[in-house]
This record gives sequence, structure tokens and C-alpha cells, in this order.
Amino acid sequence: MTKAERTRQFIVESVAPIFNKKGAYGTSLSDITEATGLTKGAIYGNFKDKDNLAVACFEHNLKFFQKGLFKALTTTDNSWNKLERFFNFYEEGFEQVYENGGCALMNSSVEADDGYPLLKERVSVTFTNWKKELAAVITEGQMSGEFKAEVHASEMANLIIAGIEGSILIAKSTQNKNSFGTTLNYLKSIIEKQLKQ
Amino acid sequence: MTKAERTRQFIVESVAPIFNKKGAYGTSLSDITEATGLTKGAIYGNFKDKDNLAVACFEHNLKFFQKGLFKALTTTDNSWNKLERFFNFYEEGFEQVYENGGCALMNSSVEADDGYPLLKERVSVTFTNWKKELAAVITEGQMSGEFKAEVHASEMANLIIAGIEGSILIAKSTQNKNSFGTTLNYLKSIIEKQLKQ
DNA sequence: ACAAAAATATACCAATTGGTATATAATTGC
DNA sequence: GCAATTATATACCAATTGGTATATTTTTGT
Repeated sequence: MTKAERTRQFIVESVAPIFNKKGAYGTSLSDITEATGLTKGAIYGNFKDKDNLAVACFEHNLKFFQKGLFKALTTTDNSWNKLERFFNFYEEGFEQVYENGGCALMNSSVEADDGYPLLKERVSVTFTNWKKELAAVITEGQMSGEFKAEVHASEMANLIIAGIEGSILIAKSTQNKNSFGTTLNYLKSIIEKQLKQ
Repeated sequence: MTKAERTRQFIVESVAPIFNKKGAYGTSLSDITEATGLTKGAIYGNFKDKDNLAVACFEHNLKFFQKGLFKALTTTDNSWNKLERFFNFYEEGFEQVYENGGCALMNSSVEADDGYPLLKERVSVTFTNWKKELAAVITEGQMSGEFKAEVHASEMANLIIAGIEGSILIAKSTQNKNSFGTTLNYLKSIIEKQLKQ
């Protein structure tokens, strides 16, 4: 690992939470130099411009989420346990997400609504993939007879994602960390009823 | 209605969609003067500063939502029909919300995460009130025997809100307007099953 | 340990930011 | 229709913005 690579990573790690909290518009170069202790020269030596740094930070913030999704769904467990692992991952990781400024997907999506077409596309693709992966697990559970056949897999996947994101939004906005776990568990119990044979 | 009041309203109406799309950070004074055709002098003659204008715009964006909530819940209908009216209001109004830059509550919440304490508090209170109003309808339905008594009213209210907000987020992010109606209806059908006796 | 290369700091740039004092124009009550 | 008042435009401000050319310092391979 070369010096440049280490610096790049150092910058991303230092700045990613700020971007997630303040957004790309709201984070200034002085925020960045202050947080890293580096000068503009160093920043621009490692990143072409602010937009490029913003995307790198988004990717970094997303890694946490993607690891959890992968870990939960890539098991030899039955389908419901896969989903349950995923719910649990969110419940356990929420503290960290909360302190980091909330869900990077939601934040980036809201901000990238106007401008930032690169980031916008990246967010859209991530949502779509997330939905696909959850839908695949549901379909798998239906094939094996574990889940009810009449459930519309991709609609259900969308609802799960919507429920999770919405719960994060409410908890963050009302500054009530506990509400997230409560709503998430309630969602889980309802989904379970709908899915399980 | 005095000239000043008309101008104030004109400014708010012209600028509110921009604030909702670009956020308070992202909307510059030149955006504002360009959208209104007025000069800074006129803007600052009617609003103390940008923050004050931002809050006025948020209130304006919220009115649409609050009217719908009020109209749906203030009827002599039974409890489920009240909820259903509310779902329908969202389904019908989504086009407008979509064109206006999405849900003002979500957008303001995400942006006001850092800074803008006034706006942040305003958003938090609105979420809490929304939850209370929905929970009251559910409790009412339980009292009359229309809804199952074992349902936890405020948790259910939270879940409904989370589902709606999450659905807006996904639809906007993936630029798939139709997905909102689909997810909303699916949510509605599940809530109905959970609630109705 | 030393020269070449790479990374970082310094000093600058034009443009834009939010905001204000003052001048001018429009609206109002009489 | 004419003052008094109110509303809007103009011209300015210091501070900050993202970004860059160049100088200096660090790493690096040998």
C-alpha cells in the first residue's frame, strides 16, 4: 500500500461522515481541510475535484451496508433466517448509522435530486440491486415451499426497503433512537406473518 | 391583502419548490432572485434572512400535506375509511409531490440534520403530530370494535408513516413514479389485514 | 545515501456567497 | 392628486467558495 493510497483512504475515512451529515453542497473545502489536517494541495493531489471525492465517500459509506447485506444473505440458512439476519444487521448497526449521519443512500438520494447526476445514478442502481437481492431470497423461499406462493416477491422486497428507510428517517428526525428498533421489529413480525407458510 | 403580503406569498410560492429540490444550503440568493425576477432588495425587504425564507417555504410545502391529512381524518366515516382516504390522498397527490421535489418532510429532515435547528425542530414536531393523529384513528377503531384490540396503535402509526416515506424515497430515487402506487397499495392491503377485525 | 519522482504546502485566482446602506420607484391614505 | 409611507432596485461589502500554478518537502527505488 503506497503512501498515496493510504492518504486517499485517510481522506475518505475522515471526510465520509461529514459528507453524509452535511451533504455535498453543504461540505466546503475548508470543512475537508480542517477534518483531515491537510491542505487543499493534498486534497486536489489525490482527488480530481470535490465531486469525485463525494462519490468516493459515498462508496465508502455504502460498504458498511453492502457487507451486512452480503453477510446476511450469503448463508446456507433457510430463506426466512436470511431475511431475519438482515433485519438483525440493521438493528445492531443502527447506532453506528445514526452517529454517522443516517443512511447514506437516503441522504445521497435526497441531495442528488438536483445536480450530481453521477451520484444520483449510483444511488438508483444500489436501490434496484438491493430490491433484486431481497426479492431473490423471497422467491427462493417460495420455491422451497417455505414462503406462501401468492406473495409478490418484488413488491414485498420494496416494502421491506421502504419500511427500513422510513424507520431510519423517523428515528433520526425525532431523535428517538429506540423508535427504530421498535418499528423495525414490528415490520419484521408483519412480514413474517405475510411470508411464512 | 396588502402589496407586501402579496409579494411575500409570491416569493414563497416561487421559491418553495426550489428549496424543496435544492435544499437550504443548495439554494443561493441568485437562484431566488432569478426565480422571482425580483432583486435582493425586494427579498430582504420581505424576509429577514435566508433562513427565515427557508422556514416560510417549508411551511408552505407542508400545507399541502396537512390539508390532505386533515381532510382525510376529519370525516364521520368509520376508522378504516379514514385511513384509506389518507392512503388515497397520497396516491392521488404523488404526481404533484414528485414534481415538487419529493416529500418536504423528508428533504428538510435530511438537510436539517446538521445546522438549521429551527427547521429541524419543526420537522420533528410534524412527524410526532402525524404519528399521534394516525394512532388516534387506530385507537378509535379499536374502541368501536372495528379494529383488533391487540394491535399497538402508535407502533402501527409509525410503520404506516415509515412505509409511505420509504416508498416516496424509492420511487424518487429510482425515478419510477409507478412504484410508489404499487408499494403504497401493497402496504395498505397488509395494514388492512392487520387492523380489521 | 542520493537522485528522481511523488506528495504536500503555499500563495494566489476569479467568481460567488449572504447581506446591507442608500437611492429610487410605487403604493397608499387623505 | 399630493405627501407620506412603503416597497423595490442599485451599488456596494467582506468573506468564502472551488480550484490551480508553483514551490517545497517526503517517499521511493537503487
